[in-house]
Amino acid sequence: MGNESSYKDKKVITIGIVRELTGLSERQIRYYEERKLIFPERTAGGSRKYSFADVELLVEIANKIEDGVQTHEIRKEMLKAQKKQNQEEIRRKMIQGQLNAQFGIRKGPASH
Amino acid sequence: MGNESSYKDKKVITIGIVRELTGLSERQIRYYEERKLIFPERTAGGSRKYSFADVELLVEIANKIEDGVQTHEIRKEMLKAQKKQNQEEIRRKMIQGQLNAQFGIRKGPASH
DNA sequence: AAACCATGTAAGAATTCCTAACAAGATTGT
DNA sequence: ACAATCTTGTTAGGAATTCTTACATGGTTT
Repeated sequence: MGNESSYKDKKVITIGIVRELTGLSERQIRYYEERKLIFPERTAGGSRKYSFADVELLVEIANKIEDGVQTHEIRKEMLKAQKKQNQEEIRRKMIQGQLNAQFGIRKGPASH
Repeated sequence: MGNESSYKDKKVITIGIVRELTGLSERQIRYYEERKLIFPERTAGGSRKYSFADVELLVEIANKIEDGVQTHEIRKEMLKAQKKQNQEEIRRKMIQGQLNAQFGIRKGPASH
């Protein structure tokens, strides 16, 4: 539940392909990671792996930087957006909790 | 129209990641290509690039092979399925053509 | 003016990927 | 039964890709 198994978030793209997809240099891509704007996973050997979501985020970052926004600012924006998301998440879960309390605590479909 | 821009079909995954995702050996993955069951793209330097759809197809292929089906047979099945798909495609387009002929040939939304 | 930002570039090592070839057990075809 | 084919592993050597670290530089902030 709440799953999507989506391809979008699976980290499977190496940095060279990301370079092709975004038009950014590998230097830029690694630098944005250094500034904590993006968080690739690693293979056993240490190579970076990105998701399609990462690719899209990188393009957004690059656009902002072109507009003169510093990585520092971009990071603040992202943290703020994240926090808002988390708040919504919490609110939804609390409401769900109330509903469960009112209408039943049964978890499984079977009640022998 | 008819588009999906889907991540699923974009060829962005290198063979090592495909190995991780499928559990197959690189030898197997390349062999199935040799037998014309799968068609990766290539980077400028010659490295293979697969899509998520390819990954899923590889798993299906591997399952059939485990069941004792030969690549030869698998290929025939795939061609047959392909042909059926194409037939459906053609039929749909013919029907669409009839509708257009009956109700109007206008292509663009504007008719000045 | 000093510090910081964003990016390029270079060097050298490690990882990943490539093709080609040989081997071998299992299966298929004659 | 015997030969041919199938599937996979393994090896070898080379090429492509990626890694980190360091230095350089023009632009921007402090």
